[in-house]
Amino acid sequence: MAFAETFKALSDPVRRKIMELLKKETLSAGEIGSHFDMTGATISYHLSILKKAELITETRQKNYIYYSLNTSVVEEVMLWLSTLKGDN
Amino acid sequence: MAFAETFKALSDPVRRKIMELLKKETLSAGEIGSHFDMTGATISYHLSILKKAELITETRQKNYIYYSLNTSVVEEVMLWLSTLKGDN
DNA sequence: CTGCTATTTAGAAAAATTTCTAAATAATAT
DNA sequence: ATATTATTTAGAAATTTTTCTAAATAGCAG
Repeated sequence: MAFAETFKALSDPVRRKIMELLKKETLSAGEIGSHFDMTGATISYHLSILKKAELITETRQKNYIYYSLNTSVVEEVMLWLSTLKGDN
Repeated sequence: MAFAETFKALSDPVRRKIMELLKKETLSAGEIGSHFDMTGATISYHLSILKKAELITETRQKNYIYYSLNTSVVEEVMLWLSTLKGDN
């Protein structure tokens, strides 16, 4: 995991909101997009960044692409943060 | 605390390295700068962003300004991350 | 007060990010 | 095979971020 990518990915409010949506349930790209006032192309761009950071994973079904959280990377970020606090 | 500012602050590698330096000890702006190949003005810019995000605090002594970590904001970030994982 | 050191602020250039439109893929359905 | 729907890719414009140089501020020290 590359912290650079992970933190950059989480630094954008749209992407954090996507993470929160996916916390509740797996969603298709289109369903995610319906929560924002942006084109599908822009949502696709944000999804690609979360994917590169391995914060989400995708699975294809019919002609939909479903996205879900990958909590293990979230955990690694938390570990880095916890070392800042001195608990290690 | 504003997550936007906090995550943005942590999204830059220079600023994360500053956080790691300050994890060990309080340092002056100049001492922090000596770890990077950048002008003091640039370091000052990065410090200002960490300060706005309340990730660090400053105290003045003589004509030095010393910086230290503020771990309570680090903890709030960890809390947000933990809700993603579903532990709450 | 004058000079010296530490740091910040201002303004501009360079680089990276975000967003859009238009076109391309991919998969399904008729 | 053609049409339709879902999504991504490419390229460009707009915005934001990072960095620098030069100038300003702040606090000693002599």
